Parts: sequence; structure tokens; C-alpha cells
Amino acid sequence: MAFHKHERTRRDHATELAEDYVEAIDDIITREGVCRAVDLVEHFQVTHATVSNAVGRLVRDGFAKSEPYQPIELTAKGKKLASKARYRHETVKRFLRRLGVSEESARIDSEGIEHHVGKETLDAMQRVLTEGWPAESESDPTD
Amino acid sequence: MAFHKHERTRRDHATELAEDYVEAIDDIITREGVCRAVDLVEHFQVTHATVSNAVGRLVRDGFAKSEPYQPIELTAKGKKLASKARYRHETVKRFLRRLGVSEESARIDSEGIEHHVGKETLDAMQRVLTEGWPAESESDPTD
DNA sequence: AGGCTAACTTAGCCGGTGCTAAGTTGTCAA
DNA sequence: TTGACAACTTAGCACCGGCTAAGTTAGCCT
Repeated sequence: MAFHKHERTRRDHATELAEDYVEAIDDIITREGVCRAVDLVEHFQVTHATVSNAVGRLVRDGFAKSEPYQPIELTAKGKKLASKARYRHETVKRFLRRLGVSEESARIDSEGIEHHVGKETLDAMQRVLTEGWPAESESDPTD
Repeated sequence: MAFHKHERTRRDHATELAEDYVEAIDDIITREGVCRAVDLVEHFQVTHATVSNAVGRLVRDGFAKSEPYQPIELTAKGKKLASKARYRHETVKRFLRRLGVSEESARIDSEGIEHHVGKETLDAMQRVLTEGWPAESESDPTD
């Protein structure tokens, strides 16, 4: 076990914003061709100043490239993080839909949940989506 | 819908720490009789100063009572939040276990996830725990 | 060319959550 | 009783992620 009891949760928080941003940037580039700061302002409903700071951190951490007044681009590292985040996001959301949760709730909850889902949980959700629900068992799981 | 696209997630973050703390305090009181700051230091693996700050915020926000060098107590409001948090935590964790996730992963992931689970999702998880998996359906959910 | 407007940046503030270092208080044992 | 140690608080720092206000730049229209 590489983490203390709560270290994972704290580490998640540190990268949450970065994940949300690269995911949004990637989506916007796909949809619009390029991503401007103003698109992120719209998407996250925050001010230009906030976006500017956040993008600055992305650049500092090697996730994005940004020249003043130019569209924002993702580095290879950023693209990789974006696709991982989107996969998680989509999987969680589709799983919640399958669980019977409404589109609206699934959208909202999956945004919060996606950052806290480890590989094992994600795989279990994916398995449900491709193979259906696990067998009912009354007692002691073995793992 | 009362929330902007990302407002819920942001609002969740604001209360996360409070929830984690009241939940821990409640657990420790149940287990040990009283809860001292040093117990929280141990539990969260942070310094005394950090705990002191955090408890100060709990007191300020009406969740806890604290006199210097005395055990920490929860207000009615704090107890209510604690039991709500614990219910969510337990439900999420048991649900993950049922999904086939290991004890270790369920423990870690449920800590992160519990704060982002809305009523509808929580109810759906609870339903699985009491009534088993929902029916398989191939197409268009209606809600 | 000049000027307007929208987009963007920068500076400075706040609160939250972490830290270290230093000071205070309570308690127990000698 | 007093001295040592553990528990706790306080002060001060840093970073994050919001904000407002003010300044800068790009692009377009006349």
C-alpha cells in the first residue's frame, strides 16, 4: 500500500481541476476546432481571471501550451490525461444510467465521482456495462 | 435545476472536510468514549496545527463544541451531519463490495465518492443492497 | 489610420487547507 | 513541589481557486 489512509483523497484533489480542464479543453477542440479561454469561462462559469490562473497551472505542470491571445493546446501529456479522464467520466456516467439514475443526476454525480474511482472499481463498472450485473451472492466475497 | 453546471461539485468540496471530520469525531467518540485532537491527528495523519484550524472551522460553523484542552464534542447539527455522512459512506462502500470490488479499494474509493453522491444515486445503490440488481434493459431508459 | 470592443493578463484580495516553529497549558512522576 | 513531557494553540508561510478592478492586446469596422 503506497498511500496513507487519506493521502489518496488529497492527491485526487490536487489533480481534479487539471483533469476537468484538460477534459473540457479536449472536448471543445473536438467540437469547435480550437479552444479559447473564453470557451472555458463559459464552460465552467467562472471569470476570465480564474481561467487564466488555471491555464497557467496547466502550462506549468506540462499539460497545456498557451501563448497570449492564442488558442490553448494540449501537450501529449495533457491529451493522455484528457482521454483517461473522459473514459472514466463516460464509464461512470453510463454505469449510473444503467443503475437507473436519471440523465441529470448521472451527469452531475459522475462529474464529482470520476476523480475518485480507482482502477478496480472502474473495471467493475465497465464489466457491468459489457457483461451485465454480477451474480447475486449471499455471503463472504473472497477478495 | 438550482445549480450551474459545476456549482454542485464546488459546493460539495466546501463541505467535504467538515463531513470527514464530524464523521471521524463521531466514530472516535463511539469507539473511545471521547475524542481528543490528538485522535484526529492520528486519524488524518496531519499535524496538530491543521487539526486545530479544522476544528476551529467546525466550531465556527456550528458543527462542534471545543474548549481548550477538553475533548471535542459535536453539536446536534454536527451529529446529524455525521450520521448522514456515515450512512452515505457505508452505503457506497457496501455497494462497491457488492459490485465485486475488494475491501481495500472499496474503503479508499468510498471515502472519495461519498461526498458526490446525490439522493437519487444513493437510493439506487441502497435499492441494490436490499433488492438486488435492477432488471437488464437493452434500450432507452425513460428517466 | 483611428478607434471601439471583446479577449486576455496582471495585481491584489479572500478563504480553505496544509505546513513549521514557537509558545502555552495540563498532568504525572519523582 | 516542581520539572519534564505531551497536548494544544498561535503565528506566520505557501499554494490553490475563487473574485474584482484595471490595464493590455488583437481584430475589425469605418
